[in-house]
Amino acid sequence: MENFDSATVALFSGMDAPLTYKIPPCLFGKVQKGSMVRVPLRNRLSEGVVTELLNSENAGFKLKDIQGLVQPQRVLTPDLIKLAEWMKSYYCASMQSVLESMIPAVVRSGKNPMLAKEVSIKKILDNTELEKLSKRAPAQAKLYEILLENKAPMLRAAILKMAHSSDSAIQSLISKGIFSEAEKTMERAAYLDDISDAERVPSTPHKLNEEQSAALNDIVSKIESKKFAAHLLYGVTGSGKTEVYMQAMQKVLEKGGSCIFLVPEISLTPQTVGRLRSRLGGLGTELVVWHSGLSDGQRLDAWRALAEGRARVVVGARSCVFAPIENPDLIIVDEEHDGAYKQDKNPRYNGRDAAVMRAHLSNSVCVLGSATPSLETLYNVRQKKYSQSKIMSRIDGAQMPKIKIVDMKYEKPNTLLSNMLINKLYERFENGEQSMLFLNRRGYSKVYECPDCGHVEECPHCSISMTWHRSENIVKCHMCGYQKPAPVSCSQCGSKNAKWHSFGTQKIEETLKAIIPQARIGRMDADTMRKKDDYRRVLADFRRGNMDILIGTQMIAKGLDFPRVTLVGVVNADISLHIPDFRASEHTYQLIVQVAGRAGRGNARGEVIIQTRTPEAPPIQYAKTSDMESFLEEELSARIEYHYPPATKLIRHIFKSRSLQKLEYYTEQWAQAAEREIGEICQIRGPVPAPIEKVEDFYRWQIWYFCSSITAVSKRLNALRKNFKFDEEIQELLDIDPYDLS
DNA sequence: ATAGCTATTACG
DNA sequence: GTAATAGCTATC
Repeated sequence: MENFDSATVALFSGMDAPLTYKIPPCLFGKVQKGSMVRVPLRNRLSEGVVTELLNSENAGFKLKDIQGLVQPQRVLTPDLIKLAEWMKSYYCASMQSVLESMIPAVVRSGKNPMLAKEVSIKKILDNTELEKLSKRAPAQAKLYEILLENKAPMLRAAILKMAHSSDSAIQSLISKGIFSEAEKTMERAAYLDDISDAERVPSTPHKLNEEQSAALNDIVSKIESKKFAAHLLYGVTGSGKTEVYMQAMQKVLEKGGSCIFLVPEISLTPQTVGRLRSRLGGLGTELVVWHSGLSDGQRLDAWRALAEGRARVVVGARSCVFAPIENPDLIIVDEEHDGAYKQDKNPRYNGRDAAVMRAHLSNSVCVLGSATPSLETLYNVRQKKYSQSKIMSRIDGAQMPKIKIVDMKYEKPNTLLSNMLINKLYERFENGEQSMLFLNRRGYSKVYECPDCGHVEECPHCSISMTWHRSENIVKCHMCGYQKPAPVSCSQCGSKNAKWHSFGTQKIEETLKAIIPQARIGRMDADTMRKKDDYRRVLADFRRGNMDILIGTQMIAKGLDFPRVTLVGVVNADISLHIPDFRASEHTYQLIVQVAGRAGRGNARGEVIIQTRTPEAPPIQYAKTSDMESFLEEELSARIEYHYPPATKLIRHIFKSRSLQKLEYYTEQWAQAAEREIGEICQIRGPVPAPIEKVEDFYRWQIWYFCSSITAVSKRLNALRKNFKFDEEIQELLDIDPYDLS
């Protein structure tokens, strides 16, 4: 191997261009591509990542020396360095923000694994020596006896606590040569945490059915060809996609390879982890769990386990695409359609797309799995960029649930639960079967609407309606968290006729309790789920059958497996249908299919009741006949016709300011400049106020760029952005492939 | 002429 | 990102 004497370093200091440093002789061979180093910058020190090694004879000026390594092992693998560069340019993000999201803060801080002092007996004392010691230093004698009795080395802190003695007593025992002391690294990794029985899904390899084996073969042959492939695993709910993932991973791990398994949310992890853990045992690797709930220590240990190759599988949320795995053979993105993969702060990357790109950069295979694939992914399949396997039948021949639509226009005004839904719920309760009710709205009621003047209570800081939380009798803004006591009358006209217009999970719970008082009802939404383990507890309870009916928001619609549920109700399908978002139909279809997928996973055929006031809407009509592929075809054609993603790419430019006048003026100025400069290569729409115009006292306006290629437009946009002088009270940011349009 | 300010540039 | 500095205005 050639000896390089200098390195290109991407700095953590907001600079977009990397700088070159000399490698001092003492660091020869230790500094590699991907190492994190400390370097002098002006008169300060800064951190950075080595992106290139080179020889400096052609530098032309004197280089400064790298001062040292932050971590002994490298922090980014070669494919991650390339991925960082792609993210920076594709998402118009600073290198700093990209590196910060790729490398965990504990790793950057240069902390070592937790070390604890451990003492053991070095010299055995005979009786006379011990007697002498207990006379002259009774505290020391006591320590000696405790450690002798323990028969094993003890942590310094532990023995001190037991003996209630001072640290100096130990110190003198060490200096007398009676005790010896060693440093021991502590294990804190999350893979050691225990998971409750209800979540440990018994899991032995199943025999695959024909469709599953075909899918597995497709995937395995792609992996064996050692070339990049992106593959959609399109399997209806209950089709056993997880089994296919697990067997594919097993194959990879048996051959010494490594896998990344992405899931959209933590709440999903325990079940998946339990299943994976019981299946991947004996393959000579640890399973690392990676999510935002890890403590610093756990995160560092998990990271090291991956970086050192002790662990070759990682399961986790979005950011585990950046797992420091040498050569990932397989990257799985479960529920690829899920919006949780999009990060809503800089860098605004989509974990799914980053996964595909990482697979591309490392010549490996990325499998995207879903029962409700996104139109982006389906379009890529149609364009032959991605390949596809389909599983259209449920495992064990279970039938797809029957879907019934209830037109709420024909129910009494303000009815929450239709007669049909109530009857079905009662029927299930009497038969000892479980039901789930789904509503994607939290709180008791949504808006306080006055029938006399039409006024709706809004947040003074954000232009969205306030939500009433009945238990505390407050109204709360779900954008910024502002809250105040609930009003007693309309704040506009003083009318006392104002009514809580819509409703939430809490109100359904009350209504149900009045109708079926004997039923055991559970509620799961963002309000009741305060602590980290609340999800696990409620879901485990429900799975054990300690509950008859579970009411919840989106989070109960996600990939969870409850065999005893035979009825699912969608209380108000219109909510997702009527938000101002070009994906509203797609979201509604995903919602219905995912929710319906919870029904009838056991032997009995499931039933789904969808309540709506617009039964003619396409996602609902197609849901009725379970003909989702036709829905997707129609929706894709419509998107193409109206020039919306996926065929057309979308960039959202958000402008924020406390001053509405400045905002209107500068966004208009910008729009004119943009029209002149890049009007040829994209269609510019706006400026318009964002759907939620004010958040935390900042007004927000936006401009849309519709284009055929992100890279061409974003490059020009960024150049223009650098030269354009905004008022200092204006903040602006680009969101590439935006998902949340509020 | 020059202190004090802001905008610009460079950081290896 | 921040520190040095080039450029500029107000002031003696």
